[in-house]
Amino acid sequence: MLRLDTDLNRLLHEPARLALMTALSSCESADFLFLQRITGLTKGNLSSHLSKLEEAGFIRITKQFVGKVPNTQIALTDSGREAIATHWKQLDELRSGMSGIEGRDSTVKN
Amino acid sequence: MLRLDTDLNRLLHEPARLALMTALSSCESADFLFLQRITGLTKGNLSSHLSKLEEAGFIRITKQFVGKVPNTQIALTDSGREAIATHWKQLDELRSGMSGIEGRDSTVKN
DNA sequence: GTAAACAGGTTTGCGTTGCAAACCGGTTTG
DNA sequence: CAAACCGGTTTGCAACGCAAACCTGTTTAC
Repeated sequence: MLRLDTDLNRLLHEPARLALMTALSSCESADFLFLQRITGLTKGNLSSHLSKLEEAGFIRITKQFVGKVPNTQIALTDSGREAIATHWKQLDELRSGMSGIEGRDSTVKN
Repeated sequence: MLRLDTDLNRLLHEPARLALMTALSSCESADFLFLQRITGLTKGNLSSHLSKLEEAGFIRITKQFVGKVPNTQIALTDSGREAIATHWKQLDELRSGMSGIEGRDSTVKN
């Protein structure tokens, strides 16, 4: 049986983070403002989403100076790359699994 | 540009409701216990998810008696059928849109 | 006949989110 | 010197999801 909670990673399911992780999975790394542009998030919220992804070990955040200007680069970790791939796979499975419904009788007990 | 909030319907994005709506989209109607079985939700939470979907006009809930036993049938409305199809389409678009990233420079202003 | 389980919920309480908005220190531009 | 920009942190609030408790009535088991 499908286990919604254990199967679907809530952290990755959030639209903003889903977009971020998917974008990151198709490039080596991206900088803060680039990610802000493609997601439309405010700096504050982008920052907090990135922090959560970093805490989860899905991304690596590298701060550097370009001349004197601070610049923040974000890249997926191996774990993050695997997690986002898995998440999309599970969404596909949910979709196909829920589409092939055989019966509509019930056999649940309280 | 992608607008996360306007594009992705939060109501439908919730895993439990995504599963419910997807299941319902492949059958005429289903009863309460059947939906509980395939989602693994508790009665209480299934009930509240269904209420939200009903308030949004995505499903129609029909209560009847089978003999003396109460029985609850749930079916998608036209609006619901369209909404779930659209939602999956938008997820597909997010995935493909975020995968074809051209540059990683930034041009956002504060 | 009475206790237990079942159908189908509602209500309550709680911890977690996501978001906007305010604030911040430093830098570059005009 | 002021304004805008870079890259955030912090705060406050409303909404959410969930488990658990509770409910009315029905059916089954002993």
